[in-house]
Amino acid sequence: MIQRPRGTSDFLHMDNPHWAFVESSAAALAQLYGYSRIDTPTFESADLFVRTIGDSTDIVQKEMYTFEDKGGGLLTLRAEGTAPVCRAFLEHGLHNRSLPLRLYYLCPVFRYERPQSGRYREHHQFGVELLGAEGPEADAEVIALACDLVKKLGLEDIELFVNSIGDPSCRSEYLILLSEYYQGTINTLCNDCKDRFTRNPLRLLDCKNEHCSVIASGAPKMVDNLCGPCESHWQKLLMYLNTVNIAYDIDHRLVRGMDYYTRTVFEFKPKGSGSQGTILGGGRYDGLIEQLGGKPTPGIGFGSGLERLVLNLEKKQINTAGRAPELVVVLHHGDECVPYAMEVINHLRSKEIPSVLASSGKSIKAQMRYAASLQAKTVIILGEDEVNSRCVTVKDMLEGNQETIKFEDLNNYLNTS
RNA sequence: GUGGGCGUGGCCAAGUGGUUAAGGCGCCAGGUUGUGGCCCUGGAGAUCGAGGGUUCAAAUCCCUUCGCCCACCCCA
Repeated sequence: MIQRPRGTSDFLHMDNPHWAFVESSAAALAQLYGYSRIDTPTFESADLFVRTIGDSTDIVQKEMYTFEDKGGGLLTLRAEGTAPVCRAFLEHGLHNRSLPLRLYYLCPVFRYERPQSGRYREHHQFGVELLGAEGPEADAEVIALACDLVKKLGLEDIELFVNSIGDPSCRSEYLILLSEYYQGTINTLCNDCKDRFTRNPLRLLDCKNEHCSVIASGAPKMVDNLCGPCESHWQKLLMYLNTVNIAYDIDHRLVRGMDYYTRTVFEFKPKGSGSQGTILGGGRYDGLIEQLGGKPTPGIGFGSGLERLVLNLEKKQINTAGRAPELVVVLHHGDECVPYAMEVINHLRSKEIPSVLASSGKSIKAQMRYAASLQAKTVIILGEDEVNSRCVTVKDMLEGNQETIKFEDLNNYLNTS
C-alpha cells in the first residue's frame, strides 16, 4: 500500500476542529491589524533561500527540498516564509506603493528533517511581514499582533523572549569581543560549538549542551554592545512593549536561525516546553530587501507553526469546536421517489440550507441511522404518499416528533422551527 | 545524521511456541410492514508491517528490512 511521505499529514478536518479555528483566527487578526494576504509559489529558485537564509545554516546545509526541473533550473520547496514575500515585493514593484506595506500568509513550509512531536517535513505557517517601516513601533506592532494571536487562541503560559542582535556594523565588533571571550575555552566546547566558533560565532550562544550553556551565559551580551542607533531602537522597543503591557523576558542567548535578522529578534514559547516548543518566532530584517537587489527597505515579521499551535490547543484541551452546520437529511422510500427527493433537496440548497440526500437502495431505518450519525437536526422523509400529494414529512430529530406539510410550506416550517 | 520505544481487522486491544487469533468501539443487517439515538440477536472484516530462518509446530524465538512514535541536532 502506498503511504504518505514521511513527515506529512492528511488533515481530517472533521476530526480536528482546531485547525480551522487557528486559520480563521489568524486571518481575522491579521486583517484587524490591516494586513492583506499574499500567497507565493510553493517552490522558488533555490538561490532565493540559499542567499537569504545563509549557507552556513542547518536549513540550507541539510534541510531543503531542492530538485532540478526539466528545464534544468534548481528549485526549492518553500523552506521559509519571509524571503519569498520579499522576492514578490520586489518583483511586483510594491516598493513603489505607499509604504509601509502589511502582508500576511498562510502556507505550507518544507524542511527535510527527522519528524518528531511538533516537527514535520511539511508544516504550515501563519506569518506577517511589515515592509518599509523602520521605527521600533513597527516591531512593537508585530509583536503585539503575535501576542493577540496567542490570546485569541486561548493559549496560556506562553512566554515572550526578546533580544537584539544589532546591525552588521556593531555586530561585527561584538563578534570580535565574543571570539576573545571564547578564545581560551574552545577546546572544552562540544564539537558543534567548535564548528560554530569558526563558521558562525553568534550561534555559540544558543547551544543547549550543558557545559557550553554555562560558558555562553557568561559571554558578553550583544545588548551591551549595540551601536547608538541600535541601542536607541532597542530601548524604545522595550518602552513601547511596556506601554502596551506586553510582558517579555530578555534572552541574551536568543539569536534565531536565519542569517538575515538584524536588531530585534523574538520567540514565543509555552512554559516548560522542550526544544521543539517554539510556536512563533521572528525578527527584523533590514538588509534583506537590499540583498535581493532592491533599494534599502527595512522589514520585520514573524512565522508561526500552525501544527504547534494546534498541538498546544490539544494539550490544554481547549474547546474550539464551532457549531456544526445543521444538516437536513432527505430520506426517500424507493427509487420512484428519487426525482421528488432531488427536487426537494435542490430547493433546500437554493435556500442556503445545508442538506444531503440519503443513498437509495437502503431501508428507511438505515437512512435514518445515517441521518442520526450526521447529527442531522431535521430529517425529511419522502414516500409514495408525499410524492402523490406534493407533501413532505418533516421530523425533528431532537424532539422526535414529525408532521406532514405541503412542500410549499417547507420554508415557513424551517424558518420557525 | 545519532540514540531509544513500538508495529495484531477502520480504531483500541488480549495473546510471550501448540487445534478454526479473545474482547471492546465502529460498520452492516435483523428484531419494527416507511423512522434514528437505548436494548437484544446475527454478520462482514486480520495472509498478526514485510521478507527470510530455527522448529513436528511461530503473532510469540533469531536475522534482515520497511513504517510509525519519541529524544538529540536544528527549527514553526
